[in-house]
Amino acid sequence: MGYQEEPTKDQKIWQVVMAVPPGKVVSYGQVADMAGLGRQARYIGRALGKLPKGHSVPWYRVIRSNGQIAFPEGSEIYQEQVSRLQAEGVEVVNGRVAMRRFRWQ
DNA sequence: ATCTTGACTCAAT
DNA sequence: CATTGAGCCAAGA
Repeated sequence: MGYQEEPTKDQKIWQVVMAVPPGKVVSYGQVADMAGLGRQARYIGRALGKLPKGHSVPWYRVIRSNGQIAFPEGSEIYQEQVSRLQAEGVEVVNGRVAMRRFRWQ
């Protein structure tokens, strides 16, 4: 079997997302950057979609660069993201997060 | 192998 | 504010 001592792209992404503190949010693009993936913002969403069942990755703290939730408004997943964010004190108005984004630094 | 999609982003219009 | 186009690239069909 092939060794894979180094974390895979997905694992790096999850690790980066786990480093986002409660009450703060980051954009897909920022996560891509932090994980060393450059402009592969679209890969982030794909990786988060692969999260295993019992994970503890705060996927809901990842939003679009313009502050919007990346799911269709009204969908179940959308609602879950909004309520999880609000539970941490993040203000969400009209599908958009009205709070300063978390910065790596 | 080709074509389409998509939890994206940015600049230009 | 909305639309468009280009850049990016892994999954699916």
